[in-house]
Amino acid sequence: MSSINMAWFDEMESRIPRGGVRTRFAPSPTGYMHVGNLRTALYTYLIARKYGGKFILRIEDTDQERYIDGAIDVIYKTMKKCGLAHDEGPDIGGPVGPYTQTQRRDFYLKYAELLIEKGGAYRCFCGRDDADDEDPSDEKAIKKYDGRCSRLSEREIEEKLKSGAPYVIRQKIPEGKTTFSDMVFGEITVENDTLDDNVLIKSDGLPTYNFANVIDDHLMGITHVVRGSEYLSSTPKYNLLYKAFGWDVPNYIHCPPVMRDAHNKMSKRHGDPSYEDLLLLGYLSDAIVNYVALLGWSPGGEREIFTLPELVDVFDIGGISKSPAIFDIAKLNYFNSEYIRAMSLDDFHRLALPYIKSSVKKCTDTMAIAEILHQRCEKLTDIPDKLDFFDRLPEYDKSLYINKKSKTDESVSLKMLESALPVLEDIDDWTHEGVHNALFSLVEKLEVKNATLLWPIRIAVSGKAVTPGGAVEICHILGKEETISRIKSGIKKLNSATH
RNA sequence: GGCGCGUUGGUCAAGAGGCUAAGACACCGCCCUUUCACGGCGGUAACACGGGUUCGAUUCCCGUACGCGUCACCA
Repeated sequence: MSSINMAWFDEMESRIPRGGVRTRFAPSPTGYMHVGNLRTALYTYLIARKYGGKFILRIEDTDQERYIDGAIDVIYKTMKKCGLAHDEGPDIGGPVGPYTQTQRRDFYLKYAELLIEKGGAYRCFCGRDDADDEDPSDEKAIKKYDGRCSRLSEREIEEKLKSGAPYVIRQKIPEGKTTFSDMVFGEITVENDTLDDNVLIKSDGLPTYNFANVIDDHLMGITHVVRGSEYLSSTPKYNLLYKAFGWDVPNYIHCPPVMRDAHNKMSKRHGDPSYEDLLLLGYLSDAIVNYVALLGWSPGGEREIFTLPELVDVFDIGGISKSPAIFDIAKLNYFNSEYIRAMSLDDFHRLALPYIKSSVKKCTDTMAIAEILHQRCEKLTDIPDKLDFFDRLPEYDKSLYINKKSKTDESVSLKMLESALPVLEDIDDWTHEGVHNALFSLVEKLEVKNATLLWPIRIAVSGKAVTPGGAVEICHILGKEETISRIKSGIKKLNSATH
């Protein structure tokens, strides 16, 4: 029975890198990146970089049911776009490959058998879920496996095996209590009798997630296990596994969840945006990463804006919070506008161009448009609506001409437009400066507030109360002909409306 | 139900026995301004509750409440 080939295990062990931090991000290929996942990946990356260690990408694709075509590509693309470059992974290899779980399936059974030898596991021949109470309505039922197969004699096992009875391999939970230490939650102790003899190897010979994880983390030399706090409860079982093998236990860093509201995690099901969705919604990757870093972690000071390298610098495991954080899109908006404003005009122009073009076809000076947009844009997808008046003057109500602060009403506005018309017609040099000078000298001549003249002009040329840029910018971009035509129609509108 | 974890303003959060309990977002007001935005100034708003320990608790301990997680041959 002891057909265990120790040489093979020695070989596996000898591949494990020693000394130095190694972290891993181990997503399942589901086709998109949750915000919570992204944050876990980010923290995992930051810890590796912070301590000059290695950041490893491992694909946990053992669930064939949920396999989605192209999902692995999404992971690569997302990581790359976020700047979370891995040092080892399925695509680039490394010393402890393969890095895809389906390609490691042989390892797990061997280690499970080793564990049986070591007394940390046993074969269980009980059928699948032959629990007494299969009534699901009995919500509070505690169905704990009673561990009867762990008491089988050598001979009984022999016989069952010979008869070809199907079996699973279960973890043998010893008596006593288990204490483990988490870098976020501190020391946690549980009584072992609250732990179940979990299945390690399923009857089909494939490992359960819990087992595969421990084996892989060990064989890959992972020193810091970063994962969601939903694993806190099962960590004692992992610890017992490490102990049964005689392996060093890694450092644990359990992260609280990212919530959509006080009660629910962010989820695709509830329509919450994934990382990809946020991109589509017009958010910048850097802004998303920065914001997400601050959900459940605080650098302690007052600063909030950090680039990725800066995050590496200031990141501190002690700053990770124990309680969940609610994702607040309004705050993301703020980060996004900060990032947009911090960009150079050229960069912004390049980024905004498709959005500008989707709404403005007639004006060609996209740079001038980008310029008025630049400092007042929360997200890229807001752009088309802000610019829709350029191609076509919208229907508008003449009441827009009334503005207290500018001291305008309909009749004042009419006067302003009538005086502006010949001045505008007279401009040969239709540049921003040319329009500006002409209009401001008219202001002086009329002895009115700037706004008294400029408000009605802006309304006439845009038809909107709120526009990016002021009257001068809009007139300039619109061009002479279009500007004059819109002023004329404004005059007409006001004339027909006199009471 | 057992076990585990959590609880500072609407949200993110600092704080770590003695503070007028930071800061940011959002909101409101004022200023600036050619609208909005930006910027500047100011404002509303919080330690879940009850017991201890202590000269003194947001901070330490114990309960209670509420919430979350977990108890799969899913990851």
